Amino acid sequence: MARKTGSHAETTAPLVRQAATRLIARHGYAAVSMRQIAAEIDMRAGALYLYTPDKQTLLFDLMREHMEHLLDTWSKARIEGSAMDRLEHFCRFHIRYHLERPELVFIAYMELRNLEPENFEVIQSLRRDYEAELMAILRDGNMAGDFKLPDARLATMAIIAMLNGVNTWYREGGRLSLDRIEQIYWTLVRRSVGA
Amino acid sequence: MARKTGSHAETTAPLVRQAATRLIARHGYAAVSMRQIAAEIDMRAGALYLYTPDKQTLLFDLMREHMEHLLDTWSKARIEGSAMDRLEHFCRFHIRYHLERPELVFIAYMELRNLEPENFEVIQSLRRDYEAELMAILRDGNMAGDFKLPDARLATMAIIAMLNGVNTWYREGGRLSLDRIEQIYWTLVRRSVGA
DNA sequence: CTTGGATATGAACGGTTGTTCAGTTAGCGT
DNA sequence: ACGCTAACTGAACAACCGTTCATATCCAAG
Repeated sequence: MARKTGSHAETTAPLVRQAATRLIARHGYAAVSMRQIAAEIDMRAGALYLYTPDKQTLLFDLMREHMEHLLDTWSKARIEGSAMDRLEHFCRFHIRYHLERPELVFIAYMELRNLEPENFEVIQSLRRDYEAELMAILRDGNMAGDFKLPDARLATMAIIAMLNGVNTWYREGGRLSLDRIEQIYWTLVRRSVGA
Repeated sequence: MARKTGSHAETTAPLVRQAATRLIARHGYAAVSMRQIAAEIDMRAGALYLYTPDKQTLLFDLMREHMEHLLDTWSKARIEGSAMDRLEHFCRFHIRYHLERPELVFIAYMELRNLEPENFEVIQSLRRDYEAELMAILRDGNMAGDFKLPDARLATMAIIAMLNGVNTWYREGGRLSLDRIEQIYWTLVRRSVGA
């Protein structure tokens, strides 16, 4: 009786995680059943409850772990230097990181409304933490006179939205290399901050 | 027997449309049942089938009419002039139009994956028509030397994504007026095209 | 006053949902 | 060889799903 003795792993078993990620990204949380997720890894629905207490928690864990990993990775990747250098570094990091895991990125902002209020707040808070990283760079640049932004908060939202947009059109093996895409978007961002 | 004689209205009855729009925007197409939509306007589920042949068509009609109305409105609002003027006009139009109907906008790009392939293609095609309007402006501006864009296609996607982003944070009665928001975003866009 | 079509109901259809749980299987430590 | 336990199944549960249809009501035209 795994359910009684071992309780659930803090992190859902990788196979379940992957199957859920793939299916939810493709069809949406509400449209995917526990039976479908189980079938994806040759199991029956009941077995999933050895790994997650319920469907909602399965979604929430996917999103929370994604956001935490994003913040973690960024905190290790961030650099010191001028606001301009830090902004370029952020833009390139953001594009690369998001293009490497399109399914989780998709889920993390498409399935927000399927989170129960309490879970929603947690994810929103993590998202705000990440946005705060960019906003700090923009404010520093504004104060140093490198940037000429009328509103750092709006510029943060605008830049994030623009960078996130890459995921909507990018397909592997397309006409542009990742480096080239980073470069083009960085050009647009650099100009927009008024540098 | 309305079903036999009158067939369905080309445009779903306004009340049904509104209820469906509100609920689908809030909870998602897959998460909303026909009974819930009916209850929203004090009806029973069966009555909805006097107005739509099925749930999928209800969603599709919402999205199609939204996109067609967007294209219609733009085709009447567009102006002649320099690429710069036309770009500013497009940006302000886009922000205003999208902020005025957040629910339909939300649905039109969150529920794409819930469309059957045939319906999906129709909506995608309308979306491309709209994007082509912006792309034409950018290409004209590039050729006239007003803009200095490395890639008009990417710039189109980037600018659209940035403008769409307004809908994710804007709340009525917020700290910024619509005019001010238009102005700030226009500043960002104007700079990003290298003008 | 009758009639006919538009509008809506309520019950029913087969199927699917998330979740539980008693019972089976497989593999490892002793 | 034995027993323990983690892993999994298959059946069952009540609830809900989209959709159909015979039936009822209402109102305007003849």
